[in-house]
Amino acid sequence: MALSLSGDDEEYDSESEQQRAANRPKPKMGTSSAVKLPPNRTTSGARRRRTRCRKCEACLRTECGECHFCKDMKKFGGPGRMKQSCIMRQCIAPVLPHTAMCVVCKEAGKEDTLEDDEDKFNFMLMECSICNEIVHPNCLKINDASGVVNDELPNCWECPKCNHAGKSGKQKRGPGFKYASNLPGSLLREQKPVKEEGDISSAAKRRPEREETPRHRPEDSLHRPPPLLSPSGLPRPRPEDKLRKKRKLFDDDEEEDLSVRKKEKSDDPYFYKLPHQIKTEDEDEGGCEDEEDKQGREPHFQSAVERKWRFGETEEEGDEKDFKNELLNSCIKTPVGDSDQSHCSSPQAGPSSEGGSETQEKGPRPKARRKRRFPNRELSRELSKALNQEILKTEDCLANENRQPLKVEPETENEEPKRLFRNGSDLGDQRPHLKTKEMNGTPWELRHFYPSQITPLGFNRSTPTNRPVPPRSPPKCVQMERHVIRPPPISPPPDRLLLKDGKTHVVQREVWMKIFRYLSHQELCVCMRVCKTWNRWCCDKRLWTIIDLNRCNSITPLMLSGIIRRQPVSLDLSWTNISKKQLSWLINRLPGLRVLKLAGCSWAAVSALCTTSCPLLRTLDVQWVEGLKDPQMRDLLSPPTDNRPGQLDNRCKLRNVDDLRLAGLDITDASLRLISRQMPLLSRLDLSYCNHINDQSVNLLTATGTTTRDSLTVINLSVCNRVTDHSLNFFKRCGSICQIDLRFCKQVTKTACERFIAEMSVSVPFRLKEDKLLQKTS
DNA sequence: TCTAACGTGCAG
DNA sequence: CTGCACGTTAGA
Repeated sequence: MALSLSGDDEEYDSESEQQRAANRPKPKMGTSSAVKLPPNRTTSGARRRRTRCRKCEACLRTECGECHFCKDMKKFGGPGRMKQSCIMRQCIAPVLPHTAMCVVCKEAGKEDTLEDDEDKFNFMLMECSICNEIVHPNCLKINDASGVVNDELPNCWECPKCNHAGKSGKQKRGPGFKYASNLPGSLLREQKPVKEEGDISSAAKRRPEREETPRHRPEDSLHRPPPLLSPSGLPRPRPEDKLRKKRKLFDDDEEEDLSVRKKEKSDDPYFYKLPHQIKTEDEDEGGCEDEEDKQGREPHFQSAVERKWRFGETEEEGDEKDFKNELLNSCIKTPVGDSDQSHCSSPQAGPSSEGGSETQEKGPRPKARRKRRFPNRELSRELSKALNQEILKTEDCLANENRQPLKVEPETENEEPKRLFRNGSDLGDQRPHLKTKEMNGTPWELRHFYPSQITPLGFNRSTPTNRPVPPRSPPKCVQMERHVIRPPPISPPPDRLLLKDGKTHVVQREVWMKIFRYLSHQELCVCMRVCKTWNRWCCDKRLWTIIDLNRCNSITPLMLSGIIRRQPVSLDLSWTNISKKQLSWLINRLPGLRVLKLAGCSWAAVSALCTTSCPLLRTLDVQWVEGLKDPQMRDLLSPPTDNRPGQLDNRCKLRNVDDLRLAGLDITDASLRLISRQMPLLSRLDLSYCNHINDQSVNLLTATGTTTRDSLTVINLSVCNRVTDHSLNFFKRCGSICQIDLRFCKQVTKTACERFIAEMSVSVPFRLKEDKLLQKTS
């Protein structure tokens, strides 16, 4: 109906052509006009460029000076051609410019002047991601249609007109939503719209945008990797294959308790645009779960591991499946929505969008109203069904974390028994390259029995008692899922819970926080479902300083977002199938990360460290990384290769690492030489199971002039069979050495250790803590 | 007027 | 599909 996009585009194009002709005689790239704004851009159809919110964490950051875009900037010595903001500074909630105004009344957003959330919504400017019109919802005349609010982007929706007309947005996340989509390695890259079958006739089968990406087309299944196999060899269901839904990624986060939100007097702009009456995209009913349950699909996996936290994105669910209510009923009273309702488990008012919600009904003009929006209801039913199955399993999984099943899952679904490494066939299925391959001379079959079972080796290593077989990477469609980070609320979390009667709870947030500290991560996830306020409180990064996804078989985009939201200081992704893109995306968004564990990942993934910057990283665990050898170490440790003038920072990207874990790698002196040069702060070094390490290596590390000589305090050379007694002599040169682990070094004798102790006793008293494990006594 | 950088098209 | 280039916009 309304505005023809294509028409506008053509106009813009022609105009820009003219401009280019005038302004740029040599269209080097043939770049057509980058911005397509007609002169009368306040009228409908005009695309409004968005601008920084200036409030989000990213906006408040300073330029890293190290990313791709910083390096391009003139101020960092680059040519300045790319004109992009620093990766670390890419706004997560780009806003409409100040000059934006309503096409109808020509006025700016007026939400600031209003108290009531609903009023706020009605008087805030909303930009349609389809027709680009910016209006006050209140100014719209259409009452019989609903707008679909895009809660991933401030002031963005699919306006009632477009929505009513069944249009689908050409932009998935609405205008202005960049989110580093042009970053190398970004997970957020915009998908080009599918070749427009865009006419209305296709509306029947039209799914919301995100499932329209080509990878979701049926034929894609032909090209997809085979489904993950359960140990029984049966393909496990891949809900993500079926559930390509336009997800509202953080529906939980923001909308879990809309009614509470409504009562909360909040200055959170995201509150305003999510009033109960807004129709949200119900597809997300599955959106989160389908990701989430992937992580939960292998409850048995965890049993093999002492897991601090099963990354149960339960808070991301934002639904009110009956079973979840069961789960929560003990502590809150939650009206139960229909089974595929997607939002709000509100302890007080229940799904605000549900028919019974008083808040919903009171709006005389719910311009934007929750409404089921399944273009294909048949399909959606199927999806819901499948989804529920998966969700049930997720719950089960979450429960299993504490070994306390919440619910018995009568699924006949293939179970996911522990993938014991010794099961060669499984291994073969999962990682053919490991089946026959040996690394570092140690057969994998032996390696995974390594450390703690054979020996109490190593410091702090994640020990694969059974080398878990990291599952195959999720299908590309999962990894590349457009997945955005919901803009974190700009306002600080509320200090107190709002009660039903409008009063506030007596206990302040900080007191709650003290209580939350006693909870496990899983319990926190449960708490996050209680209400909006708890959701925010429980997401406090103080509660999530350590995130452990060790052996989590599938790292999903949702999990990545969850990680970002929590901004952990320590992140363990060991033995996961994280991809390079995911890792790079992640690292770029975790500027405060200090501990990164990638043991057992593939080099393909770990190589993300070569191109990302993690300046605060102190601990890097890359033990048993497949394919990590000398050349790769060189890539990892080398300074950025960009040697253009002005590119001053030629320091190692990992220069601040003081704890480096390289167990089980096929590295030689070449790597050690680099390490001793590039890591001046290196204090703890794990080289156990490195069969190429020998006395000469130790000599290198402790040679005069190297920083490691003085910085090393703990070194692990256990099971390094080429290391001999002679190495002990080299260690005498180390000024700070406190622990030398030579256990299971065949060529190291106890006599030599005792001699070392005797000789050192004059200056530094050592003792044999265990056989060939030397430790400073004081 | 200047700087930052958004959004888009195109080459590879 | 990805990364680059750049016109143009937004804000200071």
